[in-house]
Amino acid sequence: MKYDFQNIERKWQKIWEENKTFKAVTDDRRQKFYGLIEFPYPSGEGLHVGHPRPYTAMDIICRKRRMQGYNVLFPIGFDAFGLPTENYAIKNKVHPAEVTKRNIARFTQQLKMLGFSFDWDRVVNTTDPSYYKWTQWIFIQMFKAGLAYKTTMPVNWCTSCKCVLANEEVVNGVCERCGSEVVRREKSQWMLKITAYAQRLLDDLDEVDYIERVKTQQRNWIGRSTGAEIDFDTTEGDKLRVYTTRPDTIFGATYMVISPEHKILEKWLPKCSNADEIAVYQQAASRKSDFERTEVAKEKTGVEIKGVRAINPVTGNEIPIFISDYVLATYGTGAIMAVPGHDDRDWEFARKFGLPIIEVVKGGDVEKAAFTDCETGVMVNSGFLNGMPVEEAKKKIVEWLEDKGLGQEKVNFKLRDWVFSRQRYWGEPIPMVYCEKCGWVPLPEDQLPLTLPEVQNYETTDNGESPLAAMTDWINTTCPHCGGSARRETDTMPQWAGSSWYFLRYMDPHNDKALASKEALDYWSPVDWYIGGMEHTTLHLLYSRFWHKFLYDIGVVPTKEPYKKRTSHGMILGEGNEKMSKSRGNVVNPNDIVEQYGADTLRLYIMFIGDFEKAAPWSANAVKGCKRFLDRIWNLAENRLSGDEHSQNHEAILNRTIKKVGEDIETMKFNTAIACLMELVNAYYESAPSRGDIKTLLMLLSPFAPHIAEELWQKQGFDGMACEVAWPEYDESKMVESEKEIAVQINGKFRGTVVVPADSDEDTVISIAKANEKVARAMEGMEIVRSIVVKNKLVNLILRPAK
RNA sequence: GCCGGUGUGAUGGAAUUGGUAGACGUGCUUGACUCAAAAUCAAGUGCCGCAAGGCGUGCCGGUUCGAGUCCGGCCACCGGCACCA
Repeated sequence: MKYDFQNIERKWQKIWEENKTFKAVTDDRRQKFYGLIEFPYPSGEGLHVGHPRPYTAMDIICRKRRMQGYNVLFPIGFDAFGLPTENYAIKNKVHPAEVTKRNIARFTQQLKMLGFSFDWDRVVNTTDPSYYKWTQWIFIQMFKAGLAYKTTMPVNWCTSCKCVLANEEVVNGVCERCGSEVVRREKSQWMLKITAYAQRLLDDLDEVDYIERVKTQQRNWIGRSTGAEIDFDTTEGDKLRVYTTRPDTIFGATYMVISPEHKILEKWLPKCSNADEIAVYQQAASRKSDFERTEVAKEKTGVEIKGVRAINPVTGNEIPIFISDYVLATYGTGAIMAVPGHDDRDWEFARKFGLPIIEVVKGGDVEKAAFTDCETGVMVNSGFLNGMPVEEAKKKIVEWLEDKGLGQEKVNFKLRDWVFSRQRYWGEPIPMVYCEKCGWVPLPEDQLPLTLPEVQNYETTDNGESPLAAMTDWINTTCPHCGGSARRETDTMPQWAGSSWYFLRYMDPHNDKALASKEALDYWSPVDWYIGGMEHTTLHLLYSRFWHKFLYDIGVVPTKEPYKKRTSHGMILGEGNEKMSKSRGNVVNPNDIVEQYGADTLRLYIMFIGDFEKAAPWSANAVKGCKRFLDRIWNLAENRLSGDEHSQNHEAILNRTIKKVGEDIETMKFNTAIACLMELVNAYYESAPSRGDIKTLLMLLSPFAPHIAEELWQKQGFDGMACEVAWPEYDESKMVESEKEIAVQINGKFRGTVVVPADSDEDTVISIAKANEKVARAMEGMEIVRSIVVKNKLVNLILRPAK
């Protein structure tokens, strides 16, 4: 019989579905394993071949875990709110909910076609009101805890999406999603105080098993630095507070710089002789986008504030104050003490404006460049700090400042609060109402979910209001607090809201009393292994850790961290090593591959394609190789078996394969696991395998290519299903052949191989090696000075001319 | 500039952590089967050389009986962050 993959795959998918083979049930008596993949955004394009890469990997891990006796939770869902759906809906005049429904149906069909062992009874959909009820509930808890607040601030505004973006969503000055220009706009926004968790988000990275790249990127993004806040007196009597990481260099502070947005300017401006010049500079700065302002190559600009001077607290000298856009309003205090001798930017600015440069740390040449090294320098020109190394001087000066009440140690983070409002329709409504008397009031919990109203027009208005703002009968409501008239918030939540907690909902997806029951949370938490993309490191991964920590603080979840282990996968590129895209015309549709070669071939190929963590280009030819491999297994099982019990001649390779495949799955070396199975099959072609030999192969194959494994398992009449039998064990003592081919080196150079009995001792090996023709020739007129033998590996003979 | 990563055949990629470099797959060459092609099966395939042999893991140097692997110094490419004081 031929390998009819289409019918076989359909048949087993139906059996698994009807029997609910992969249903997860909370069961305290069994060891659990929770494997998670990032749930897809159900786009109109359908599944891309990139999607199944992490899914197949986790499917393999989960299938193996089940065979090892674990109670496995491997869920799937849809992250369905978001702009592409909304834009499609606007363009085609369909309701976004309708578009979402269609896209989810298509994704579901495609995912089922690939034979993933998801528990389909636990599907979550972020746009389902019974789901986002809890997203809204979490938001309200955050509001009550003071972590959600509304404020007017300059935000990143995408000119094309007509929507506010979080800092994390702006990449190289353009919108992460659409690539359009991002400008600054003043807007009133809901914010989430992720900065309150900065230290814990940093510290707890030590407790989790994430690949190092992810940890490093998160640490950089959080950007902790230690320094001091110092108050400088001014001639106006106002104190000017600065933040610096180099308080030790304070004797070298020869001027100060404040950001163009600094509040104190309002007060000082009338007294300045060059007020007009300052105002012009402020205006120019405010017009610039963040990207222009932070361009490194750009020359420094600035204006001196004529009329006010500061006093250096250690030297007593009066020093000038400038405004310049190289100082950011949003970091530290928005003001700095400038030490041109020991900071590159200050040095550059000082050179341009002819300001004095004083050396206070010895070790470089401050006439040529700023000397910024903290390791080797020694303090000079610094009064009581002279002679100290930098680190000691830092401590000393902070103590001194604290004593005098002029400053104190201070920790700062680059992380900013999360801009949480979006001026869009297709998102979770923010469940807040504004009352003139009571201010912002959350909806009572019994009024959740606050569902999206039906609107005629989803387009954002040009003044930056959400489409919901036009819905007067929805907006006007009563204050839950005083009963007076009030207005609803019209902005919606960002896409990252629903994905910040979805893994919790999987634990108990149909609960209508809580986001999940305590029992389910206690049993399944935390996620044991999470596979996802590097692009989510500073977005989803950081955001969801933040929400989880908050939920932990209010007693909802039992663990501090949501994910025990996090690994990443590389992208699948087009044949030309370029990113797959519609415009390049190099997109591979998984449906075509499944139709032509079958899901098992696709799964196998995607895992065989290369290092799982690295990008890899698609190769239509190499796919065939995987199909050939399955054909060969089919042929083996159908036509070439001999005998029933495990055969002696395959014992060693079989034991080695069991060990290697098992270990490679754990370390995500799926490519070498498959290579190893191929070697086993090649060996079975050299000498026919028995039914027992093929049985073990099918067990090992089952996680990778589950349909064919199941079919052949059944055809051979083995009990039960291949995906439910116990994972095979190996015997270390049976892994070596009775004879080994070992390498012979002369003076470290490879000269050939000889066959020796396994585990031969040094003398035996050498005497066999000597008998080798090439060795004998090389040894003419020579004597052995020394020999090195590595058991079962090689022998190296060191020769020199015999006397 | 800072942080992280990567350099191996025609090609995707292996190499038990210092022990036969190139597993496995693709491609290519040859043969069998076929009227022919595809498919399949078998053999071969790092480079130079008829051979003996020599040379080969980005480059230069070092340690070692032995280096893709360790050490020192470069080069190239990729990713992240970037006027964060």
